[in-house]
Order: sequence, then structure tokens, then C-alpha cells
Amino acid sequence: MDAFYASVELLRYPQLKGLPVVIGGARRRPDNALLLQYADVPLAEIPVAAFPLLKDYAGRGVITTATYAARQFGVGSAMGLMKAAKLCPQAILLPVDFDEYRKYSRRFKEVITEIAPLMEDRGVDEVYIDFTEVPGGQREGGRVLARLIQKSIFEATGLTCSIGVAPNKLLAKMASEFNKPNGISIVTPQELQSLIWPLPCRKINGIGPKTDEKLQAQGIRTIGELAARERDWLIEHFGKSYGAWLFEAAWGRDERPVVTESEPVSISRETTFERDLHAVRDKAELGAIFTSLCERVAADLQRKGYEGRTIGIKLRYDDFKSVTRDQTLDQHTADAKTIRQAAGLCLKRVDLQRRLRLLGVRVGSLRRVGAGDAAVQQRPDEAGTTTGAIDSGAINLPLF
DNA sequence: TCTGGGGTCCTTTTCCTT
DNA sequence: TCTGAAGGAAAAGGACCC
Repeated sequence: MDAFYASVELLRYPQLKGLPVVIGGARRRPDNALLLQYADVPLAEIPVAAFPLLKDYAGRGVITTATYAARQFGVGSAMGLMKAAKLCPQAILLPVDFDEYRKYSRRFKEVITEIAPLMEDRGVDEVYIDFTEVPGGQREGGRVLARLIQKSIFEATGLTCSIGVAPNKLLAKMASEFNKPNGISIVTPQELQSLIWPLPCRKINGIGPKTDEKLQAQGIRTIGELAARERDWLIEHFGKSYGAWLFEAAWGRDERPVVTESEPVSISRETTFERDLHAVRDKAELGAIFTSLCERVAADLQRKGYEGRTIGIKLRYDDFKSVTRDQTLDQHTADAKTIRQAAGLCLKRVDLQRRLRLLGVRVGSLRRVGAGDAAVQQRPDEAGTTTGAIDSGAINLPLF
């Protein structure tokens, strides 16, 4: 198989290019008023001085993404906004705009599937493409097709896009990072040792901070050092399945196909409170949030045409420890009241003496409405109150 | 003033049935 | 009737990704 990994880069504010900018989850921002004044002004014409600064923000939230200029100061994805404000107070803080991302996401994926129909959706801004059967796909090792895709996406959306080309998804994903933004890189099997092995293990999609730490404790820092370990040694230290996978990944081996269709496994809603809440002292507030979460999950299920049997809750205490409880019902449901009742029983099984920072409601064991005996007869198109599909998936959006 | 929200997948534990 | 093993489903937690 020959695979592409493509990720688009969103540059929504050309006048901010070169400036430190972070995009982050800020729910309540007093300075949003500044931007509201320019609601009808084209983005490119909003003066830089109108944008709110990070130092003027006080509240919870993390950075979704940051410009390269901002990264110079040490801020980056997943960092708390307060910490970032210390490192780079002069950075411009922009709110996330999901509707906009979804719109562009849909457009760029349409462009790709018109050229190469075998596309796997990996969130708002990333996809895998199997171009083995695309006419002309092999010209210049895939470079010609990659250029065509870049050009078509830019013409349709104005977005740039980085593409990695390799014999499989694992390597294509790594290759896509070699040449950002708006680059194309090709990795052949012969270049495994020269291009991949010198990289830190973290660059492998599937090795996160925990595993990286364990690897480092064993003196393994690069992918090459990982590849040098015995397969059995890795299995001994990381488990049968994960250990074997680590070994294969280090050798650039990956047989996973490009998956063009998939069904959701669960649908959930969760929220972090503006301040920690107490189950007794803040009962009314908590209850209202809980009900609202159940209603939103139910609305999501109905709009997407699913119903589920396993109802669960998640909560995070003030020390950031989380617990989950769930319960499987006899029948599938997409009804807010039923969900709220089952989730309420789950809540009774956890410690509610401690202060809470997050509450979530989840519905799993999904099936399509109409798929089973007890199914409610309801067409997905008519089920929702909002228009337009909401993609499941990532919030992370590249930007520069 | 730490640390979002929406997912997937995997492992381990627990519980129930045979 | 009691006990224990085996296996499956459900529950809980955790790592990871965008």
C-alpha cells in the first residue's frame, strides 16, 4: 500500500502572521467585546490592536494550538492558559471557532475524495489517503499527486497543507511532519535508518508521554535505539500486544489499512466548571449542569441517529483524579430523561464529599436507530434541532 | 492560577453463570 | 449441597490522539 498523511494548516488571520498567537478554550472572556465590534469586518481587515492579549485573561482553559512565534516562548498545545500567560503575556489570545473549522474541514476533505476516494478521516484537520489505485499516483514517487492535492485544497479553501508520503500509515504520518508548513516529504523503506531512526520515540504515533518516560528509564531515546532491542525484551517490559507493536513500529512496519468508514462507539459531553463545585453546597448549580449534559448527549444521539445501552458518568475531583461509573440498561435509548435517570444512579455510587472540577455524561454500546427490535422509528434527518452534521473528533487545529 | 473536550482502544478487575 | 474452575460480560481505569 502507498499512503499519504495530509494535515491542513489554518491561517485565518493573515495580519497576525509572525506574531505570537495562541488559540485556547476560554469560555468567559471579558475582552471578547473588543472582537465583537468587528463582527462584520473581514478578518484580514481587523486591526491587530483589536485582538485581546493573553495577559488580560484570567480563568481556566488550555491552549489548543500556538503560532511558531508563540512557541518560541515555550508555550504550546495542552498548556494551561495561566502558565502560558506567564511565559508570553503579550501573546494574542483567540477563541476556538468550531463552526468555522468544521466548514473548512468538510471542504478540504471533499477536495481530497474527488481526487483520491480512499480517505480515512482522522479529525478536523488530518486524513490518511491510500493512493495505490489513483491514476498517476506513482509518478515521482507520489510527489506529483501530492502537489495536485495541495494545489486543489489551496484553491478551494485558501489553506496550506503538509503531506507525508510513505509505504504505510505509520511512516506517512511521521513524514508529514518533516516539512511543515505546506511541505511534501517522501520516506522510502530504504530511508528508515537515515530518516526515522534518529528521531525521538515520541514521534511515533502511539507512543505518548508515559511510554516515552518508561523507555527513557531503560535508556531508549531514539527510534533506532528502540529498534535495537529484542522483540522479546520489549514484550517482557511493555506487554504482549504493546511490546510487539513497539518493535514493529520501530522497524517502520505497519499493515493497517486506510479505513474509509466507521461507526461511533460512544457519544459524550463533559464540562469543566469555572470554579470547583461541591455536591451539597452547589447542589442546584450542579444539578442544572448535569441535566443539561444529559440533554445535550440525547440531542447529539438523536441528531446523529443513534441510541445506546450503556450510560455512564465521569467526574474529576479538585486533585485532578477522575473516576467513571457506568450501567448497562435492558433497552437502547436516546431519551434525555432515561439517560438522566441512569446517570443519576451512577452518581450515587461515587464519593460526592469532595469538590468537583468536571462532570461528564457518556452513552455507549451504540446502534443506529431503526437497527433493532425496540428501535424508535425516527429518521436521522428529522431528529435534530440543529442543522449540519457535527463531526466527532479533534479540536486541535494547526495554525502558523 | 496549573492542567479542555471529544473520542478510541486496551488491560485489569469484578461479577455472574455454568 | 458445597466448592471450585472456567469463561464471558460488564465495569473501571488509563494511555493515547486530534
